[in-house]
Amino acid sequence: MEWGLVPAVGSAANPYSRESVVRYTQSTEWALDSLFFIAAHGDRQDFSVEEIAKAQQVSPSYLAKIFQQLTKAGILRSHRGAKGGYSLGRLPEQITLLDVATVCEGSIPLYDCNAPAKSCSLGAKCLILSTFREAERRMQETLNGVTLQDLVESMRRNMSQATWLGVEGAPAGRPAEASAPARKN
Amino acid sequence: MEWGLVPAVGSAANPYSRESVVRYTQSTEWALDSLFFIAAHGDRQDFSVEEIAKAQQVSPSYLAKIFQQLTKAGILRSHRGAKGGYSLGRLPEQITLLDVATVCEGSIPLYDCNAPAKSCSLGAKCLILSTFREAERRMQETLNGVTLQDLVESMRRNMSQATWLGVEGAPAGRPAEASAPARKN
DNA sequence: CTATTACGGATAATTGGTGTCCTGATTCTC
DNA sequence: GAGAATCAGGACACCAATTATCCGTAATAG
Ligand code: SF4
Ligand code: SF4
Repeated sequence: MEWGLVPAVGSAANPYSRESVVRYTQSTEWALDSLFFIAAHGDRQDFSVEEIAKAQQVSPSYLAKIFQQLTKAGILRSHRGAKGGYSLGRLPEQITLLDVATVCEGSIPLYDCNAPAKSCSLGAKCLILSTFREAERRMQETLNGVTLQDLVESMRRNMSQATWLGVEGAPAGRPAEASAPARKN
Repeated sequence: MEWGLVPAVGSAANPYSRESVVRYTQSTEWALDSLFFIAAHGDRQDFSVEEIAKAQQVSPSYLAKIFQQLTKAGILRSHRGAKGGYSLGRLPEQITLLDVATVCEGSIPLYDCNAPAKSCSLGAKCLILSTFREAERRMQETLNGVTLQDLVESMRRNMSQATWLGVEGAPAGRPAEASAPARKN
């Protein structure tokens, strides 16, 4: 650690100092917390956007958009109509943080250069580009190593009683409201 | 490689698909190429913003702002007045890609949650947060492993004759325009 | 003194994430 | 079949941050 050799130019007086640019957006955060929420409820199904948005205290209309993206990507599975809603598109242990982040953020080229616009003939041999590509690779590798299942297990280990977004730190077996329908807000 | 389990939701029709959000800004690119440019010229000093902007075909006025930031961070050293300009603030082997990126992008918290606004009591125990923090750490570690000196050496190895931004692939010794003054555009 | 160059504030332009709304399609319940 | 619930998706407004420009000031070489 301690790469902080640089004085961290973040003085409020200067509009040219960025606060945090290389950064995952709110969308990813909402998506992850939502999926975590769903996964933490065991095999309950058909969560409405309304319910999940309320649990996180975020905008339902925007969260709906995110869910549509996740559905198209196969991470969520939608069920239209009355009593419909969203469920996980595959098993929690088959959904990694990188999967979710990729959907919300796009293909994530961490760094890219407008070489064509410049008189630069380095191209593929450029150490700048290859270094950033390697940095991106390691970052993705890390995110790819953690699944929704890991999140749930970690939560169960760390907080047997506390609550998270209305989810009781349920015993390993099955969460509060069991499998089937009969969802009451 | 091949984490691409996700269909990469990037259809142009959908405004909710981001193209590239987690991404270093143009500022970082300009900064790196500028510093590379300076370092590649050996111990020549006092490069004017005008000259470097012209070599990269970018806006001089904006590049000037970036240089000011780099100067405040100690990566560049400025010299006012006629025949003034910018030089490296320390040796090329003491300036890493992370140093530059940090100045241009800020402190870079890759991921953060509005926990206070939510009913989430995981806090420091959250596996989401710790995973992203680890991802960020590895990314920075990679960027911190490459210096301007590495860039120059890599370029010299890879392109003995080709040109980059007007810099001849000079022999190891000393670049085209030698040490001292007498800069003619 | 004069030309040159960096410094830094003010401000405009542009892009992209965020958020809302409305119409339509689907499916459950009665 | 009627009606309610819920997702799908397009259109659009909003806002924040990056990008870009301009101008007056300060410093320095000659
Ligand atoms: S030096 Fe590398 S990053 Fe810069 S323009 Fe050339 S290829 Fe792109
Ligand atoms: S689960 Fe983790 S990321 Fe989500 S609100 Fe709680 S602490 Fe933050």
